[in-house]
Amino acid sequence: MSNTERQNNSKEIKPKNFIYEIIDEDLKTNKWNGRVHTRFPPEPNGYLHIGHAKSICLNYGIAEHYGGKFNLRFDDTNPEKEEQEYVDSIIEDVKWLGANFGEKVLYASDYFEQMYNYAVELIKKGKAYVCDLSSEEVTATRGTLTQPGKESPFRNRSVEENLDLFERMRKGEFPNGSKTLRAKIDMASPNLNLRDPIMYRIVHEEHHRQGNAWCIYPTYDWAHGLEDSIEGITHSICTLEFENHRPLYDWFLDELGVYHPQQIEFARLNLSFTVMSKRRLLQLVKDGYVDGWDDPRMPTISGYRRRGYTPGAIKNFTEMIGVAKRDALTNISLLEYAIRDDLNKRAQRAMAVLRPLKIVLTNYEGEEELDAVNNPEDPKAGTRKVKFTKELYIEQTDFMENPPKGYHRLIPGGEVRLRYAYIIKCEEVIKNEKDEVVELRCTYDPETKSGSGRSSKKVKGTIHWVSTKYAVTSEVRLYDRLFTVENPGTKEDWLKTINPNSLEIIENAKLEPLLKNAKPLDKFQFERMGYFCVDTKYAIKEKLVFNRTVTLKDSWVFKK
RNA sequence: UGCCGGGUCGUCUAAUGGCAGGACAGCGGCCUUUGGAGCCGUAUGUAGAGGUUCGAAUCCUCUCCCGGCAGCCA
Repeated sequence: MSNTERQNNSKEIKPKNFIYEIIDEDLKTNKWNGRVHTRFPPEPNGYLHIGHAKSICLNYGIAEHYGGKFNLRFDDTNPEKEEQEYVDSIIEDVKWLGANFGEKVLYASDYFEQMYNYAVELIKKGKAYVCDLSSEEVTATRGTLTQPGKESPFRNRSVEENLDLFERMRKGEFPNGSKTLRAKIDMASPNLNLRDPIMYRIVHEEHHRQGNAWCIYPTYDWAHGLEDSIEGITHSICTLEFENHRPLYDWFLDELGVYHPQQIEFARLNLSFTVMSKRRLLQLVKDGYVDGWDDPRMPTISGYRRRGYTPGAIKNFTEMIGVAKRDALTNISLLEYAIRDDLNKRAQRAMAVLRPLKIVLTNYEGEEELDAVNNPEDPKAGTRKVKFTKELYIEQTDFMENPPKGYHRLIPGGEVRLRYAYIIKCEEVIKNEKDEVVELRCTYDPETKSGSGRSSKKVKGTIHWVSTKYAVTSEVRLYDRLFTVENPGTKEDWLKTINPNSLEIIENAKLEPLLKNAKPLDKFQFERMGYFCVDTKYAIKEKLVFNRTVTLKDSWVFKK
């Protein structure tokens, strides 16, 4: 083996991140009998966002990489916040991302009976007790970061009494908040999570799957490790804020003496110019700042889908950003790179004029069909015909009466190439009474037909155009970042940093006829303008609506 | 100031005692019938101070900074 080969080889087997290293080591020591089993455990209390996508790609990617298993499990332990709508959307999003979760979706609520039995076991061991303290009293006796808490007066009830009370809790004999089941650990622990944490609370509320079968619900700390244990998860991967909960995760499983997965924490994704907490996203939706969870400006999976992102781009993005333990604020430009990179290779090209300016070719008569390339990155995509006529639309921004230095497009008396067509010269500028340019009179040079090879003429710029006669009219929605500051989530008055211009609706864009029959989510590159896809909500038979996924990278900068 | 965790180019992330590398974003150039794409080049980083060592981003000590934790949320 040569040196280069060895290097390439070692590159391939290099672990992707610290979690892969842990798993490699576990495999080496046969810690889990060669098994790798991960899971994604969302609470159905909101839609999934790009941060969840990171977790899904990480967990599913691990299962895929090691030939292991991956579960989708709803952590549905709080009926007050959870809804079936969220369950449905989450399943759709996970599937869309391409994560295969085996035969069926799993639910923590299916384990309620077993969790109850485990709780009874802990009571019998003298490790759990029913506490009559109110919520306020529990808070007051928990102590502070620097001071130990006080033990509950109900801490030393007999096993018999605890068993009786716990059973009656389940039967519904007590009102909300009147009693809890608590683990008996250590009220003086420097880790506040270990100060007799609540395992069950009384909530008389209908559960979206269990109906009224239960009125006591397990807390996250009690339930989560059990869910992992019951499913035989090997690596229970979660975000950093649960690091302080790991000792409790371990305590419950050890006291029960049951199968004990390993919890590993990584840093959640933060994206610049957006918010990522479900609470804030919910507020944006509820208060009408956006057009629902799937608004194309939202960092939700459904929002990105509607915006025109692809699962592949999101997956590549999550691989680009990596996985580590330090807090990070990832620049949105990485995500934009990922989608441009993907769409550049796959998107059908088309010409579309967003803000039309009419031009008349005074020396052109008749019409003809010109050849246009469908995708320069993919020769197999072939070519198409584009109708060329005497009257055309060009982009308003592709003409300037008083251009700055370095402007390559059309100017009075200047020449520019029409993409796939001829070089034209601007002979006359027609204005209205408000001194606005409303039309251009131009001449074309028949010797300069694209692909003819007859022209020796060179021009700096090439602009796109659409025949006025054959153009299709469409609404186009242009999106900008939802917030004006890099990290809005850290601010109390984050709502004040919303970008008032995050959505611009253009009602009268002129498109190449090819786009007339585009279906929802069909993706295109509008040449020189960006990537666009058909909207799923507002596009109807009579009216096309395109969403701008992302602009093309524009290297032309106005130089003063 | 209790406990836990973390500090590497502007950003994200590698290097596991042995040349601080990659990606994105910059910048410069080439090419181009998309000012797209592509190609080439380039600058910028180990929080600080000591110590161990032939050799330290990596190990030790101290300091500084950042994040998380006082829900019957997850």
